Amino acid sequence: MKQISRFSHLGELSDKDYFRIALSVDCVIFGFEDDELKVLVIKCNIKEYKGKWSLLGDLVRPDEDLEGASYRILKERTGLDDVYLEQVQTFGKVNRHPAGRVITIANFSLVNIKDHQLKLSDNELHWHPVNDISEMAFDHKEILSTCLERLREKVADHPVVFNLLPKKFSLRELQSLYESILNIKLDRRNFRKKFFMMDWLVDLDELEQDVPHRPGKLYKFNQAKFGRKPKKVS
Amino acid sequence: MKQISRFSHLGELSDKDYFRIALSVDCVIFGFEDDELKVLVIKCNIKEYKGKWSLLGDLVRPDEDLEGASYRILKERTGLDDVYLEQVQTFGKVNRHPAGRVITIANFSLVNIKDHQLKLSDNELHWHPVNDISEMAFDHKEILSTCLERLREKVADHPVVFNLLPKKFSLRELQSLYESILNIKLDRRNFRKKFFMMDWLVDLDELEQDVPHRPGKLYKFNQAKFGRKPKKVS
DNA sequence: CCAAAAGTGTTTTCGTTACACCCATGC
DNA sequence: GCATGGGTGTAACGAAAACACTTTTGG
Repeated sequence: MKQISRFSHLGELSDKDYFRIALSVDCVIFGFEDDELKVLVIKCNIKEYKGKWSLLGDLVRPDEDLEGASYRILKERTGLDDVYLEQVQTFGKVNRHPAGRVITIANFSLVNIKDHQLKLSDNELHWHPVNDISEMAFDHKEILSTCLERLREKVADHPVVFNLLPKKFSLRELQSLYESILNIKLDRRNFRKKFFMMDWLVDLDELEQDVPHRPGKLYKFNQAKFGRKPKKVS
Repeated sequence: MKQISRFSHLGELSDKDYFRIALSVDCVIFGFEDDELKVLVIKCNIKEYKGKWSLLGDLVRPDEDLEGASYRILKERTGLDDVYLEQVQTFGKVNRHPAGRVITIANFSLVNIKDHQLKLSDNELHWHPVNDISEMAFDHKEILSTCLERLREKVADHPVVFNLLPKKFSLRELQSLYESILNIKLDRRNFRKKFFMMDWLVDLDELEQDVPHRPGKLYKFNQAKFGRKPKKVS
């Protein structure tokens, strides 16, 4: 690697020293199941945090960009390809990783848990309810909180929650999802009114099956009204 | 540095490879002068971007955290210490820096230009109007746009603009500042009403001096109503 | 028939917008 | 006295919130 000449006025440290920082990405992968918002975590196997839950992450390779690294992790862990991903914040406290200086770029992503029956049993991968996760390894609890906060802001005016749902869903499911994310109760009539007004939904003229009560209508996301969702880069 | 054992399952690349990424911070330093929003830039001296404007940035040292690195740059370049700073986004395209793999964490900060008569003439440091900056080095134009967009979102409901103004200011100056940031015209009566309702201002019972028209009242930011502003970490 | 959730409108409230005239100062 | 911006209030509008009853299905 060539010298970084933009920074060469800094004589006190050699280039070699500047490269002693490692870079990782961590993905807060949200899912929705049993009327709860969940996050995909894995049992940590480094001795300082043995047995604690950890987010899914990996070091960034020198030849891949930050999005690419995140999509690679998502693919490796969930088998999913076409996933909503958003960069949130970079965490870089000097001692956040016991093994050395590692700076991590936190992302959140949204997946439909049902699309992904995969790779769960082998490692200690686990969908954990977001509101009920006590301790985590590293600074991952803080990263999770930050990403959850960002998700809450995002859903307020962007149609991203559909990434957490199956193609067809009822208004009850949709409302329950919002309630889980925002951790508040919503008024059913106002909720429905608002969604119909925003024109985010397409009525499929189908009804729910196998519910122990009056079945509700099924809808899909009005994708046509928006651009295509963010795509995997390469 | 010890081995990063959390990632040791990755056998394909040696640890040495992973440390071939350098990390920098870049600061989009906003100021307000002559009814314009400005950004502090410096003439780039690397050959690929010779003479283009560049943001102020530097490599992160192995023993300083991300905030610390940003505050160091702000101190070195403006002499200012107690500055508003906010992390915005991390940019990491593989080829964003011609000299090698450099990932940069972009921040914006807000300073009062008048507090800072310093260090301007020596290097090619320069306050440039934000709306009138054509080409920049690296991906700095994109970084600037992203930070400006974030600033616009931020000012909509957080009292941060006061960092761009002197201690005492008139409502005209405040409104002109919002108009510069948002790039729109605002209604004077509604603007005043809103600020008084929000209780963000303290009436100083003083008047402007040396204005060629009826002097306006001076106000200061109602700091007491909010916590202290973000402080330098160390 | 009972339980559970679906479906449906109206009223009130509150914040936002639009808008015009007189006043104080410097020149 | 004229130019410049300071200072002020009200009406219209639109978005969000509060609120209850009837309908449909499964069991």
